[in-house]
Parts: sequence; structure tokens; C-alpha cells
Amino acid sequence: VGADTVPEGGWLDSGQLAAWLRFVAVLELLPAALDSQLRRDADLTHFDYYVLAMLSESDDATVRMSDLARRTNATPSRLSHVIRRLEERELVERIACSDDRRASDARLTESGRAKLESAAPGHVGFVRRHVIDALSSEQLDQLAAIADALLDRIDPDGDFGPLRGARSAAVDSEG
Amino acid sequence: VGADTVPEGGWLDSGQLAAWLRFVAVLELLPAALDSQLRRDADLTHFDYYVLAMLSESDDATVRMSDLARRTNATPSRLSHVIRRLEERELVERIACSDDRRASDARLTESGRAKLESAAPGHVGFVRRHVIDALSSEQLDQLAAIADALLDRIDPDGDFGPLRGARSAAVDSEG
DNA sequence: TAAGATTGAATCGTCAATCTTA
DNA sequence: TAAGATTGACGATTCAATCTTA
Repeated sequence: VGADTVPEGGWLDSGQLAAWLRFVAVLELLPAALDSQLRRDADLTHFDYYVLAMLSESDDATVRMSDLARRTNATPSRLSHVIRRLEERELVERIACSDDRRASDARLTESGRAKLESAAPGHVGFVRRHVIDALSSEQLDQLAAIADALLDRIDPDGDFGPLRGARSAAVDSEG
Repeated sequence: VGADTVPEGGWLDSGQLAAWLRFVAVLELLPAALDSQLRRDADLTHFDYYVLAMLSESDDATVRMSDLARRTNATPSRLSHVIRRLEERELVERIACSDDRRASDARLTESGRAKLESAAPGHVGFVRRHVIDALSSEQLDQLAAIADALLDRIDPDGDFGPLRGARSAAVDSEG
């Protein structure tokens, strides 16, 4: 590297900065909009909704806490607080685990399923109008690829989030 | 519309859902990562940093509160609390406005500028490594366009955020 | 009457510490 | 010794109400 180059990547050029500033605006405004819609219409945060949705898609509507934390992109602490609040509202219940007595399962109650089903149409409609329909189908594909690339950097070990990209269990490969 | 169509757009297909789930993971994890880096290295939230950065780029390092709220994508209430905390740490100061006595200006102090300058290299490096360098230059352009499209839906009146897209003050146009 | 800004109460998330069991 | 999970204290954001001035 020459002596008079910018040190280690340096600042952002104007195009990079403009893209970053717009993206930051989305990072601030979109979660706020999702929370606002769900709180107003269903008295749920977006994270609450997500927890209920992940439970509803599982066998017996039951998921191990540590697994649920991973699926909802949350720390164990955050999930524990949220599950406690949802349990007070009788939307979920906690069940002690028989095979591993350190663990516990969260389970969606009937009342929780009813809450989710009453909230879902409004929420899905909101997501459709504000995100899906705002983008062309090419842009939606691009967004998925971009999100994958970002998650590889933010969470390289895959501790959080849905299974992504092309590496499910690429341990036995030759590369 | 036919009688037996799905009501108003209906659910998301599997491709749309997969893209949305990945995007939601980014919305959860990236802000947390930004906050974590800045809190650890500079005792600032990402929003704190953003406020200081917006002030530093303005004439006399001074911005009207309502204007600063728009530029930082924040509600007046949120900004007011944050500015109070930053003022207690002597990183900003508030100045009563002479021309409009309802308004007040926030101004970056010398100490605030020093804080920003000491935090900037580490933060910019983090953004570069985790976002900019994770994407191709085509993807970064795509992300800017996607963010624009989303902001048009989330904030159609442009109450928040940086000036965007092709409509700066398109009032006098013919279209 | 509305714009600009602030405040206090309540809620939510984070961090560090803890407790139990594998 | 580490994994799974929880707790309490603290910090940050939201919501509704308020206050002042245009």
C-alpha cells in the first residue's frame, strides 16, 4: 500500500453515505411503524406477534425457550421477559421440560392462537402494503440476497435468525 | 373482482415470506449491533451518535430541534429526552431561539465534537465491515433504491429522514 | 387554534448476576 | 464447568398531557 493512501478503507464516499443514510432511516422508521400498527390494532408489539407466530407454526404450538430465542432473533433475557408478560395475559404458558430439567418450553394457548388469528390479517395487510407491494419482484429478490449478505456479517455463527443462504450444515463438504 | 378471490391481496407466498423473515432478522439484529459497538467503544447509542453527527455537519453546529428531529427520524419527544441527557454530559447545549421564542436550537459543544471525532473511526469502520463491504456496489445501489421505495410508503409526507428520491420540491412541475 | 417543545408515567430492552441441572 | 433459563436494576422509548408563543 502506498504511503499517501487513505488508512484502512477510510471514510465512505458520497454514494455509500447516501445509501447508508437512507437505510438507517428505514431501520428507525419501519420497526416503529410495525410496532405502532400492532399496538393500536391488537395490543401487541411486533416482537410479541413474532413470538406468537413462531409458536403457532410449531408442532403442538410448543418450542424450547433457547430455540425460540434463536428463531425470534432475541437474547434469552429478552425472550424470558416477553414470555413472562405474555404468560400473565394467558397468551402463552410455560411447561417444565421432562428430558432436560434445566430447560423449559413455551406453548401457545388457545387464547393466544385466537389473538394471533385476529391480529394476522391486519398485520399481513400492513406488511404487504408498506413493504411487499412497495417493491418490484426483482427488488424483493434483491432484498433477500442483501439481507443474507448482511446476516453473514452481523451473525456469522448463525446464532440467530432463520436458516439462510446456502450453508445449512456444510460441515461435511470438501471445500 | 370475482366473488371467490382471496380478500385484498391475501397472504404472502413462500418467496415473499422468506424475504420478509430475513429482512425482519436484519431489522432486529443490525440496530442491536450498532448500539452494542458504540456503547462499548464510546458510551453512546447509535441514535446519540447520529444526533451528534447531524449537528456536526450543520452551520455553527446548530440545528433547530424540530429540524433535528426530522433529520434523525425521531419524534420530538424522543429527541427532547436524548438532548437532555446529552446536555447533562455537556456534549450538546440548548440555546433559546431569538426569532421564534417557542423554538430552541441544539448546538454541539467542543466536548461533543471531540467525542464524535473519537468515536467516528471505530463506528465508520464497523459500518464498512458489516454493511458496505458485505455488499457489491450493485447491491448497495439496489439497497438505496429499495430504501427509497420503502420510505415512500412508511413516510409518504417526508416528515422524517433525509431528502430522497426524485421529488425534492416537485410542486412547480407540470406532471 | 395550531406550532414548537418539554415533561412524567409507564413500558420495554439490556446488562450483570444468579440459580439449577447436565 | 458449562448450558438453559430467569431475575432485578437500570437505561431508553412511547404515550398522553402540558406549557408557551405564533
